[in-house]
Amino acid sequence: METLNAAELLAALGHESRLAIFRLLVEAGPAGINASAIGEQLGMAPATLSFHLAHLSRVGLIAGERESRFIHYSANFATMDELIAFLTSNCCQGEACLPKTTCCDTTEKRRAKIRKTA
Amino acid sequence: METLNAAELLAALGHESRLAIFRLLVEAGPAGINASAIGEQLGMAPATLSFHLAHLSRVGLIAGERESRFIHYSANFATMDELIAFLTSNCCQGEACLPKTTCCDTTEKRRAKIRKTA
DNA sequence: AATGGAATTCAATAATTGTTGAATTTGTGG
DNA sequence: CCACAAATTCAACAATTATTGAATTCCATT
Repeated sequence: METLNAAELLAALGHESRLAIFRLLVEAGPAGINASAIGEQLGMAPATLSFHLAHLSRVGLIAGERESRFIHYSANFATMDELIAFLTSNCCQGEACLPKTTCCDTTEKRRAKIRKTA
Repeated sequence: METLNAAELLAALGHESRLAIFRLLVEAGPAGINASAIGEQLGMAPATLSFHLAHLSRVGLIAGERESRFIHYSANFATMDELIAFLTSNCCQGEACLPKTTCCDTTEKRRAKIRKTA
């Protein structure tokens, strides 16, 4: 992932309403929930909600699928995974990191392990 | 960490220049590097750089320490750790997560392990 | 104390982003 | 086909954020 792309994802999550929406969807899991349910839980006006959902969709953090009159939104876990991999890459090499910080076992690193095993 | 606080951190990182600064400091490690060196590497005007450094400092993602005429900036790994813990919390419970996504072993989770052991 | 370099602060402006009422699209059931 | 409900789009406005030249502060050296 490049810096520009990562910045877009972070900026999308860097707004209280959008982060709340995203966290709701992360906890809801792949099944997702529909837009009006999100609006009710977070007390957001429909137009405002649509604006933020569109933003999160555009950058690929969530996806919406029509189901009759409703649209179910769900989090894109793979994208978040890549984002965390980007943030933590090279953060633990040598003595650089504080002992408190442990590296994440992200997709990227798991693939490296698999390559070693194979 | 609360949603509001996390959103502040994410918004701070959600700008191409600030993310580039932060990544530079993450890779530089606790020793840090001084402001003018950052400016040179990223080709940023001094005033613009100061603006972004102040922003990152204000939210606690980096810290600056004066050393003679220079100010050495370094990343705050603990803050980033907490941020990742927030983003990934409850992301892997039950069948909710896609198999591709592995949870991070952040400070919070490590403490939980230690509590179990003790 | 005077010079010069590192870094910040200030101030004015430019650009982007967020909010929301109203209108519109899309789909369901009467 | 009509009425209604879910969701989006539009348009106008409000609010925030970013950029940068100029002035300022802080410190070391002479």
